[in-house]
Amino acid sequence: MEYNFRDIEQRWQQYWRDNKTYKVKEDSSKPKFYVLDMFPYPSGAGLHVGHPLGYIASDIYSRYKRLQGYNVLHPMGYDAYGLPAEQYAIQTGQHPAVTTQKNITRYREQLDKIGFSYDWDREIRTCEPNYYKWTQWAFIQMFNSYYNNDTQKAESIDSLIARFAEKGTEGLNAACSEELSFTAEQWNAMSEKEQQQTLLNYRIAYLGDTMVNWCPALGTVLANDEVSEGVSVRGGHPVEQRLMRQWCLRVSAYADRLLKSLDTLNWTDSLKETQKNWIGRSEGAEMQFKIQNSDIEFTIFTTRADTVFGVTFMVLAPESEYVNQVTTPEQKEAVENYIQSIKHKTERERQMDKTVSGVFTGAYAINPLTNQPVPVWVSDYVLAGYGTGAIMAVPAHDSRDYAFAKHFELPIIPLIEGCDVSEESFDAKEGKMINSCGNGLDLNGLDVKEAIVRTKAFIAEKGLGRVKTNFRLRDAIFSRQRYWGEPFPVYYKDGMPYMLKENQLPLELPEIDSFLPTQSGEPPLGHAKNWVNDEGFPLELCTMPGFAGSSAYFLRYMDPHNDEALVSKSVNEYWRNVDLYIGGTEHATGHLIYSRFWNKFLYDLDIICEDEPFKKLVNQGMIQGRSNFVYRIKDTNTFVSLNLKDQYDVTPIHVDVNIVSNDILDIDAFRNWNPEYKNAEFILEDGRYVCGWAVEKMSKSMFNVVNPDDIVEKYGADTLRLYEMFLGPLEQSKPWDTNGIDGVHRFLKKLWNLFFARPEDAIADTAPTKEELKSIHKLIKKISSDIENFSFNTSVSAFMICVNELTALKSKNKQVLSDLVICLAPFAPHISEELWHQLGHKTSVVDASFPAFNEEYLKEDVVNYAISFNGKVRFNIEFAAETPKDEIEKTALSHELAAKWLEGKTPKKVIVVPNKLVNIVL
RNA sequence: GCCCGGAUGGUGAAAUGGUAGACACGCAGGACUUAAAAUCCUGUGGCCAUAACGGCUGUGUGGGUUCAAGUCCCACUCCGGGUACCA
Repeated sequence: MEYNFRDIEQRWQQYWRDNKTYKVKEDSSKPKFYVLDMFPYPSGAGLHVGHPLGYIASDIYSRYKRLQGYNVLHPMGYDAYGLPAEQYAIQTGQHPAVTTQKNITRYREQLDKIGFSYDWDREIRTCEPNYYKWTQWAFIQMFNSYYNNDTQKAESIDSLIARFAEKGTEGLNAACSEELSFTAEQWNAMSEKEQQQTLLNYRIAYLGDTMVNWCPALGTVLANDEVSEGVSVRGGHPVEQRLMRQWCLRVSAYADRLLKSLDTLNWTDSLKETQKNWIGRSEGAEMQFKIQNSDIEFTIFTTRADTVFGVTFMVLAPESEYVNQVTTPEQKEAVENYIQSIKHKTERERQMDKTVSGVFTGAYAINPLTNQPVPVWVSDYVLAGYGTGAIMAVPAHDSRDYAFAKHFELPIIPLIEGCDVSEESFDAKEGKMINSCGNGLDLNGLDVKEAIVRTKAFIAEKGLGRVKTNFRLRDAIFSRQRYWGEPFPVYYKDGMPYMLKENQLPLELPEIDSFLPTQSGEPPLGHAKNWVNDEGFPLELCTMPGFAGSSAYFLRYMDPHNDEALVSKSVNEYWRNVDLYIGGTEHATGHLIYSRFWNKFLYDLDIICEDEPFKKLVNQGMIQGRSNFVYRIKDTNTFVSLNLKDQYDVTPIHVDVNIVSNDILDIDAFRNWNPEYKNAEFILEDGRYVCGWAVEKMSKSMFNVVNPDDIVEKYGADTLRLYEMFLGPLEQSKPWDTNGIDGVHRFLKKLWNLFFARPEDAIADTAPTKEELKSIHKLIKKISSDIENFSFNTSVSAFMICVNELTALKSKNKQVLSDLVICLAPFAPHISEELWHQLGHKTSVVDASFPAFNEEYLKEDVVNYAISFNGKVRFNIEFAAETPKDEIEKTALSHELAAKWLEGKTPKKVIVVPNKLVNIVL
């Protein structure tokens, strides 16, 4: 009997569909387990072999958990809104909804072939009204909430309004865009519009002025990615920094909680570190500096309050509102020229650029501790978005300030005893303070850390500033000047935003006839007819960004068809949150911050019962492409094999990896691949054409995209699944290379032969032998620990070893083979299901129980010890298990081979590591 | 620039501080076959040596800790990801 994977896989996939094998319902009699994949954006290129890597891993885990008796939720859906579909629409006129639907259909076909255990009845698509209704709904909740710093949670904006009416801002401790101060009388005297404007300062979803990359020619805002050296990547049009009123989410209000609860998560340390750095908590102080001969005062933030005596200049970000206020008439032109010169640079380009640049404003600020004037400069190394957009510069103890001071020949005053600042700054927070006395504060002789504490206390006491904790984390800009995204449930009255009523949701995305911005530079929705609410007020023209739909999708899978709520309370209390989340590290700071924020917000409103969405998170590595090359001799149609190419003047040309096998070119396929090569000639080596190769990004243009369908077609889904795991550790990035796939496929054939070779021996339902038990229990132990450690590559090796051993033992034992099949079922479900039934079992292997491991079967009678001299292994000795240490030492030293290495010396030391080795130190 | 990873044979890789290269691919030789495919067996890090035993060396580079380092520490090189509007 042959291993016919096509027949087996189709048959069992049909069986699973017919029997709804993977359908899940809430079941309080079983413990729950929620395994989630980061859902894909359905791109036009289709699924490539990189996508299933994480999906296979999570599928193995889900199936394993089910074998252990858990009720496993394992859903899949599509992140269906996005820029590529819109770009494609602009180019081809095809509606994004049409191409998206087409791509989803293709993705689904591809996913189905791999044999995943998804409950497809729970599928979601972010672009469907019944899904994005809840994205819009959540946005309305955010608009109607503010963040109370005293209770550390989001609360109703109505309670804030009531508070304002009663006592104004007195005693208010709320997250806000700027600190405001007004009385109840002032509040009550405000017009509706003024009140609404004031409330935006507190709402969690608010309209704010933010800096964006504006491209006037394209009439749109661009991502940093889409801008290079001041011009748009697409079209090469100039791009400038521009202030724009956009929807924002007050993510920064949650900064402290996002940071603190990282400790409760089972994520890798590096990922937590990345999030910590992204949130960027720093404790410091805000201080006011007065401008000399003026009423103007500006605020700076510093973490080094101890260095105020070393301030020799101040620096403002080019976008700082203080720039215009403080610049003197004489310097106005220079400052404007400078700002103009850096206006085209993106934030990232600015940070990467090491060259020092800046301009003097003509103004001087008074150092509040020395009363000395220091010049105020403008430079792009200070970012408007962080802190207050203004800094006090202490060149002696900050490397960026130091570079600036050296460049512009500004003074450098050392403040720490013994530090040498002639070549570089002394940034470390250690040492004894010097040169630091004045205005009633004396830091001299104090340790840096003490000095920081002392200074903070001093400035707070004297009213020079206040102690402040700053975060690098910024509020999320939530508007996109695009079409293919969720419409905002917002209309404008008298220039102020108002929310639609919940019963008016979903606000569906309207049809438009052009996906480009309007003539007047409005977003594409400006083309929509009757884009007004039922009272005739205009609706918002922007749409929501990609992360809107992906921030709470894990909740919707719990209760995907609920029309009354995002998720019902009881269902949410059963599934709670995601136990295992698998996806790429590229989401470390975007998606994983936004969805944690979104989740915490919903938790504050008591809509869900867990404040963190993803308990455990595993990052799968990226699968890169492995490109193949042929070498054409210049100006000919002759191609020379890899190892002969150096004898000619050749041009390497990318060749489709699908017509290359183990780096050997299929010459006929190559001739048919492109008419240009129809009459190609070849210079072969050993009768074959060997291709060159390189690791590159997997993309159409490199001809290195491998579709999982092709692998399934050729080897079957089980081989694909095993091979993707066999490639290497899940978390590691690696190039896709089919060179090893035959080995995995051969393994499945060997397994098959274990059952069907030697037909004269029937499957025996008898007691297994000692050797059989040892082999299978070694496997059971290895597989369970591997799955729990996400070490799936070593599992595949373990299966190979076990099957090799059982083949050598000629085992046909029913009990042993049944255990083997259950272990393999999470990895290769189709062949396992087939063999399971061949063993005479009547129900699906999916519903079996994972075999229990018994240590007894693994006990060894003899142990092989390595005998080493000065750490180098010289020979081996076998000892009976449990041989005492001193006897091992004695035997090793008196062994006939030992004399050669002892050279007559007496060992200084002998180390015996039980069950491992002996090291004799000479 | 900044933050987070990674580097081990011809290739993918394995290795709680304890015999580096398990398991595979590829390659070489052999068996079966009219032949090929498939399958099976043997060998396979490098260098030296050999009739045979064997010896030296080796985990990106340079240092260090340790009886013992691929693994821990310090400094570097190269590669990948992120860097807030790609998803």
